[in-house]
Amino acid sequence: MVPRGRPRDMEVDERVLRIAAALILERGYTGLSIDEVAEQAGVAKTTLYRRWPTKDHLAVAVVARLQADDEITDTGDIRADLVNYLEKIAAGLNRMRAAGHRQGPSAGAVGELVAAAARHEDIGRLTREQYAERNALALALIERARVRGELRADLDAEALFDQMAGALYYRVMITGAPVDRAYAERLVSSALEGNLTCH
Amino acid sequence: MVPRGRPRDMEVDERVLRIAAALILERGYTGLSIDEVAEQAGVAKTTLYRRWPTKDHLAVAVVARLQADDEITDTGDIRADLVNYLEKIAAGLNRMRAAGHRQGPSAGAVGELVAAAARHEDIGRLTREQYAERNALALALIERARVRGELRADLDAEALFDQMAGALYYRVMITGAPVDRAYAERLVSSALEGNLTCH
DNA sequence: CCAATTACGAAACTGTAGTTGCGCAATCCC
DNA sequence: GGGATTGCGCAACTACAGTTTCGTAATTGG
Repeated sequence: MVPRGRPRDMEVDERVLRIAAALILERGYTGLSIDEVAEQAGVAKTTLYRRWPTKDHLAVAVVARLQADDEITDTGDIRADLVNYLEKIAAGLNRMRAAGHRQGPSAGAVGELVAAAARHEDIGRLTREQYAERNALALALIERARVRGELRADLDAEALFDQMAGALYYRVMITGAPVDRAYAERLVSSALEGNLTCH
Repeated sequence: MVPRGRPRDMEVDERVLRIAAALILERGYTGLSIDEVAEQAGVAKTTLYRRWPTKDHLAVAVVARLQADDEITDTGDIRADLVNYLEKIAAGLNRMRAAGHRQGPSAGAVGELVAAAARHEDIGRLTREQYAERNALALALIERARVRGELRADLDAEALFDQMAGALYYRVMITGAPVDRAYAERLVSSALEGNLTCH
């Protein structure tokens, strides 16, 4: 399936994303102007809209680059593996949090991403798929720990991971509290050890 | 301190919020037009902007009405109290999720709220304060259960509540999975009972 | 009654997202 | 080479958020 017609200038994609990233980091989502990106990149607006149908799509493409690669490790110590994984997620969140706002603790680009997913069905579907993939990796990690007897046989893996990942997002987007390795350790401890009194 | 000058027409606030709510529920945030709200409400745009400085502020005011009152109960059974509280939060989230989007599972108005908090420092401060209040209530509930011996003496109350509330928001905003009473029960079970194998 | 103060409506204005039409350029298939 | 297809630049256009100006209305305090 060879593409027909004039091929796209791939250098444009790279240049535009770089310029848009600089603008978002400097002025936030609201300060990102399509006209200005086009001008600085030396291309027409139509060229931008051929690649990203809305400003949201462009912003999502930019912000997606800030997210961590989320490589998961399985050392056989579920506690350490979970802390490491959560820390990676937290690092991506902190990078996104820095973008989209100049001052103060805020959701920054994370919030814009969620809003974009809510506004555009295709972005929503895409992000849900990406998170489903990540979820599957984490659930598999938990399942392996369960099988080898490190975790309870009757655990609820989905609830367990939702709790830990959710707490990170909740703090970044809602309460504005910091997320770092120390907090990841607190989360894993609380989730694994439980909170009922010992009998 | 008697207010000077011509008093505001309070009926305008009510009428505008009602009309804006109808538009948001019908067409979503993007489909909400200040011009149209002003026209339908029979007021000038300047009258709207005197009350809500941006479209985001108006939308937040509308959506805030959808949130639950979050009354907390303390029956002495921490498990039941937490499930009830999480269910109330989930109900508010589901109401907000329905708004802001016509079809498909999506964050809806929740995402717009987070984005608005990220874009406007005053909205962000306000929502963080509201959530801090709610957090304080939940932490007090947990603390009372700890003191009466229902929960571990060395628990991390902040992590515990972040986990449960965060999981709800994570599902609504990120994965699009449903949140209901059954899920609230799974969350509380997982968080309270822990996930390590019993020794 | 009068001055200060605040609310309201109307209209024009700016900036930006997104669209459309057109002419030209680059590529593939025959 | 020639036609079909796709990318690109240019310019004009629409729609909407948000602002500004100005004239008028309603209220308080003196």
